[in-house]
Amino acid sequence: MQKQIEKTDIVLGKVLRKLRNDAKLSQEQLALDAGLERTYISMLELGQRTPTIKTLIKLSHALNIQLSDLIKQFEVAYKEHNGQEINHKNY
Amino acid sequence: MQKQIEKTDIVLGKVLRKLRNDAKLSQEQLALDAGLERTYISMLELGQRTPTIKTLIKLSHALNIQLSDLIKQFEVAYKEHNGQEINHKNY
DNA sequence: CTCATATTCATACTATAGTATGAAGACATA
DNA sequence: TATGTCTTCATACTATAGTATGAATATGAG
Repeated sequence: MQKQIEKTDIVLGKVLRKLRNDAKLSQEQLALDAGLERTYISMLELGQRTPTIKTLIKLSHALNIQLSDLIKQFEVAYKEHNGQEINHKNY
Repeated sequence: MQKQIEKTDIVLGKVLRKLRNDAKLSQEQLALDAGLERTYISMLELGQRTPTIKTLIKLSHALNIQLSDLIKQFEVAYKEHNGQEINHKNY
C-alpha cells in the first residue's frame, strides 16, 4: 500500500510548475530563492508533498506573485481538472 | 529555548478565529465540520501551528468561504499587523 | 556521440503538523 | 455555590513536511 497521492497536490504541483516556467526559473534556482531544497521543489511539482502556508508564502515571494493570486490559480485549475476527468486521461 | 511563534501564524490564527466567530461556531463544532481535532483548532488560533494547504481547504469548507478569500483576509490582516507594530504593543 | 544542465528517484534523516485524551481555567447563568 | 459550555494547557504519540546527499534519467546543444 503506497502513499496515496491526492488531487489537490497534483493540481497544486501543476500550478507551481507553470508559475516557475513562466518565471523562467529552474527548480534549483527557485529552491535557492525560496530557501527550500532542490528535490523538495521536484516533489511538490509532482504532487508528492503538501506544503504549509509558510512554504507557499516563500514560494510566492520567489515567484514574485501574491499568495492569494497563487491560490486563485489553484482554485481555477482544480475546477478545470474536475471537468477533464470525465473525458480525458490526465497526464 | 522554546518554540518560536511566528507572525504569520499569529495573524492567521486571528483571521481564523474571526471567521469562526462570524460563523458562530465553537472550536469543537468547527473541528467536527472540518474533520480536525478540537485542540488543534485552539492551537491554530493561538498561532502555535502552521497548517498545510489541505488543512486550510478543510477549514474554508467548514467556514463556508472560498480558500482564496480566506487568504486575502490573511494578507490584509498581515499588512495591518505590520502597521501597528510601529506604535502599539501587540496583544 | 559527448557534454552540460535540469529533473527525478532512492534513501535516510530531522522537524513539525495533526491526533488523542484528560484536566485545568475562564466565563456565563442560576 | 454550583453547573454547563467553551477554550487552553500538558503530555504523549503518529504521520508527514521538509532537509540532505548522491546517483539515475532526461533533454538539449554542439
